[in-house]
Amino acid sequence: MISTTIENYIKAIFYLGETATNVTVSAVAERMQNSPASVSDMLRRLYEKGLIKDKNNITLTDQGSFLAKQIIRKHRLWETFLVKTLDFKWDEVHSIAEQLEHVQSSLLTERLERFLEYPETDPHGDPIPDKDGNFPDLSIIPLSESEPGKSYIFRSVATDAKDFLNHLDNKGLQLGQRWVIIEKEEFDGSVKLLVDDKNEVYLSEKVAKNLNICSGELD
Amino acid sequence: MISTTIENYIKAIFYLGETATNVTVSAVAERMQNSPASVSDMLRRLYEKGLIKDKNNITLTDQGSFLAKQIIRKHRLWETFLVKTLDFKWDEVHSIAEQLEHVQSSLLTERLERFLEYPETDPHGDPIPDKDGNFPDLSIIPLSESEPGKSYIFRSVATDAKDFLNHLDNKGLQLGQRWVIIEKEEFDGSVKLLVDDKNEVYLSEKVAKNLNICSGELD
DNA sequence: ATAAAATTTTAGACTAATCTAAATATTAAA
DNA sequence: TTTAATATTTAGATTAGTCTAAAATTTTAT
Repeated sequence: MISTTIENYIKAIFYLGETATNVTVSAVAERMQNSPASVSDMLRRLYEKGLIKDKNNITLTDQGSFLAKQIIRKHRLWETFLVKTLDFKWDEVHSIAEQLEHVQSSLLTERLERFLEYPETDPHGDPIPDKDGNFPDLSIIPLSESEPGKSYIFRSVATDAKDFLNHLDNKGLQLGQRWVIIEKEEFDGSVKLLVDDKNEVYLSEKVAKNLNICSGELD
Repeated sequence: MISTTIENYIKAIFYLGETATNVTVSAVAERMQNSPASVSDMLRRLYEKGLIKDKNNITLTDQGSFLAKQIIRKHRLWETFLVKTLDFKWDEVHSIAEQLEHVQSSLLTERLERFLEYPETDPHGDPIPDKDGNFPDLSIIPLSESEPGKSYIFRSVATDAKDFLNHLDNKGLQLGQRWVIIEKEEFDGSVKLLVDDKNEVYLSEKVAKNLNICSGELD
């Protein structure tokens, strides 16, 4: 009934809705790599299917939002499987999970979740919604809002872009590490960290804004 | 480049080619649950893509055959995963594997195969081709060609039909069992077995033709 | 060997998803 | 507040995959 194409639109609208106050046709077009004309046309169909509330204010209905969360749930569970079970690296899994997220079988999703022992986050540290669409509360903040002298755990990244993840790998940064903030530069927002009590790492504000942390020591 | 639809046609032609001497438009239509008109049209496209040799004699090219074996390989590896790792029953996995078989990533397939420890057969006992498309040699025969008094191992089923598998479950028949042929009835081809030295089971010729065995004791 | 039956192909139409180009509407600036 | 720039929608086409109905071909049987 609902095509892979529609699922991808719903996912894009959900993600855009998380950050932007109002989602626009051109933002969806940009994200989907489609023309605005195609998006405009598709929004009509999404509206007819009861997946968005309104044509002018692009907001998901409860049904649309639930669907989005199911797709995100599947994506993040498959990413976890690929990294934990099949030994993929965290920057290799995105495009495979984009395919696996469309496989339809709620039993499969539940069995996979059980096999992975009900993970709260995926390999990027992003929270995995449960089967009712509820996200676990991780209370994370961007590194750019950290306080000097305090200790944090590196929890997630705000973007999946391959070269960004690669940059982190090169700096030796990995999820779950303990980071102590050595200093923050006021005028350019750059941050200096002590990673796992060993290495000092210097990060620009641009990078710091895309790294999410939560306060506290390691588990 | 090659759609899921085309992959399904290629798979259907491969399977039909295994049993029938010449594959017909109507046989493909029957198997795909499409009209003969659609099939005829599609065959033109398959020919243009170099996947079948000829329009009149429906035979896969080397490229088409390799593609078919890759899809079958993925299908059978995923079925094995679903049963062995996620505890599905062997009659529940077919429709999920039909989706998973279209996921494109040779690295994924190889990692999955490694995780499953290079299985030779899927949960139905069907051989899994390696990454070059070579099937392992299992030297199996249909039960209908067995000899009275001899001992065999139940290796595979010739069809995935849900009600057929269910019928087998009801009779207590499972892959890997040791079957001793008690007697074969000449006039109707029916067979009486001793299963695992415990139960006597009576099977019609229709069923016996769809059960594959290989000679020998259990491993 | 010809008629009847079955099979296959062609013709024309439909849907989903896309495009470009043009028209329309909205937002921002002078 | 009227113009200019930007954003969105509509119109008309295209492609892949499907359909039904009709035409053409091939096979089978008398």
